[in-house]
Amino acid sequence: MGRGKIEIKRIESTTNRQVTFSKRRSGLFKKAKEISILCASDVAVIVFNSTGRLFDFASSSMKRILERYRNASGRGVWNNEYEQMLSQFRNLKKENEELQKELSCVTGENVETLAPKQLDYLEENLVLAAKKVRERKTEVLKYERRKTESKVIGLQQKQSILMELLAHAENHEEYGFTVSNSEGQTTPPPAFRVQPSQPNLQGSGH
Amino acid sequence: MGRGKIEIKRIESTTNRQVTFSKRRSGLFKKAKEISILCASDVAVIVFNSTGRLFDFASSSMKRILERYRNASGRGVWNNEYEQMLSQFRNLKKENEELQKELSCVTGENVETLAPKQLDYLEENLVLAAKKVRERKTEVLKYERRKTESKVIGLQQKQSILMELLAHAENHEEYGFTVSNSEGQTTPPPAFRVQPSQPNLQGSGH
DNA sequence: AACTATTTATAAGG
DNA sequence: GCCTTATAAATAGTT
Repeated sequence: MGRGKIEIKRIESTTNRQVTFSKRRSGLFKKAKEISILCASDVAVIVFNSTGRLFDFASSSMKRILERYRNASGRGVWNNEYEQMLSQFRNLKKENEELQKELSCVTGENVETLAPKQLDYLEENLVLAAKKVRERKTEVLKYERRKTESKVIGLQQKQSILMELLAHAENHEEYGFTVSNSEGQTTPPPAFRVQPSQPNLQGSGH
Repeated sequence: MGRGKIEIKRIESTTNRQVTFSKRRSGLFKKAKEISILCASDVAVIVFNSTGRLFDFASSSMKRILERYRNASGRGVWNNEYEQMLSQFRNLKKENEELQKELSCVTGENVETLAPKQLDYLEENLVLAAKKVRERKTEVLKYERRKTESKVIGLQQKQSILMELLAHAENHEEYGFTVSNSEGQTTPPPAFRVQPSQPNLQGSGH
């Protein structure tokens, strides 16, 4: 329909293609609207032009039409995303409920629903778990102790180095005063006294 | 376009409407196909007639076009079902992972990741739970015992009734034989002997 | 974007 | 549904 007949095949001229697209798109949407009114039907048209731009027409709500389509088309179209996720969703939900139940049993909350054998099994597991936790606690304590010990050793080393330095300094009499402790050793003045920086480390090591 | 001009409004005659629907539907699909070829575009048309029957056309895969539509249309159309479910899905997954972690801690599996205070707390809970389970076990045992006892009582009652009946029958000499037990009581013939139907109940009650 | 010659779609009827 | 045909509508090429 036009000045000349055209073959139905891709229009190579970009401008020509765009012009034809515009004309025919409005024609298509007009026809869609007409059939929806004349025949009391629900119509949706979705078009992507060659540059990927979207154009659409819907005689009512596009959302409703597409949902209706989903229901009517045997769902095959949706398997990839929607349906698959739906089933995964259901599985997760089930799994979740079971986990919560299990957890509540383990906490001793939901214990009324268990059979005698399950109770035996559960008690055994709880005792075992408590044992494991106790072992872990011991391990942690040991580790902490080792850490503290090495700290103490480090501090002691620092202290002796400092004292040596101080003794050296005294020999050169660069300081005007010294303090002798009960063991006859010299110690630096109070401002330099080496002492544990963390009060809670005192008394450790036994 | 036809023998006469028609107004674009709902066609009241059912048959006429159906005929027009058929003609215009094929026209619409033809136009859709033409624009898709001429203009190298992707087109989908979805139509529901007035009785709810679905007709559709897609220049390529309907599935692909609708997914493309979902991406291009700003997702607003999908919020109601798809997007909402997606976020719920993510939440569930997170929740699930946390539950599993929690559960593995409680089983004493994942105990290495816990801080000393958490270990204390966990041990306390485990011991408490074990106690609860033990209490429940006692409860169950008591209940089972009561059940067994009442069964025994019931059986004893039945037995005494049967024996009474038998004694009565003997007095009227309707049976040709009786058996005396060591306590001098009469008992029915073997076929009528009352005995527990469940072997595992024997010896219970202590 | 408007024009218009021509093709195409289709309303009415068989 | 399919065919025919008169006519309305769409649109290709042009300006």
